[in-house]
Amino acid sequence: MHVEEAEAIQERLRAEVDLTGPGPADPATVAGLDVAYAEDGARLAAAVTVLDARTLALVDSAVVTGRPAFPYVPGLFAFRELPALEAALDRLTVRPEVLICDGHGLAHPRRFGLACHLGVVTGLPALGVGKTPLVGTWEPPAPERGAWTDLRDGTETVGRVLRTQAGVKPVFVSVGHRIGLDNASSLVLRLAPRYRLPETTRQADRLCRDALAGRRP
DNA sequence: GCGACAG
DNA sequence: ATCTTGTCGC
Repeated sequence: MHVEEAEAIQERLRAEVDLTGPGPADPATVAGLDVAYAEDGARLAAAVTVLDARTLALVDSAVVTGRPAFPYVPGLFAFRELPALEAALDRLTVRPEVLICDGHGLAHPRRFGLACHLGVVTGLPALGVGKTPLVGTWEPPAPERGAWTDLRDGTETVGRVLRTQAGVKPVFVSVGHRIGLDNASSLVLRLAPRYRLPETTRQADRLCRDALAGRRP
């Protein structure tokens, strides 16, 4: 796989992204996906955790270890983690209603970030939560929890800069597939009652780190 | 041409 | 992503 092919795949698959309708406003189950890398970068662990959206209780999870499928290239990040994340998703026994991805969706140079890609290949509603920006400009949201501003790239709104905790650096929420920005944002806020990142992401992060360290749950 | 650049 | 030293706070 080369950069040119990867970009061509993105250009082709982005036509499959469904941006119609508000999508799920009150899903019963939500999945968090994350990947951890070994120090030398030769090995990785991908984890998916499924939580009850109301109680945030863990209802299912899966982890797989493997190798990065592509070098890290900004804009082609999905090609690095997608195979392992799909393998982890295949191991779930329950099908989550929304995927919460660690990275961006539409807030991407070609409007096809990891969240869009995962949404298209799984057919599931998906959204992205990035910790740092990839594209776009924004004004800092007010300091209180729940405050937000538009993330814009040129004339388009590609996401939202959302303050999930008062006085803490905001996160970058963008739509991936089959969910609108309003529902995506309110869902992320609900999933982050105490920390900056949604519980889905936090639990997946812990799970893949533990798996990499060779720990047995 | 020079930076910037999800994880 | 991961490493990295100390620091502030519950």
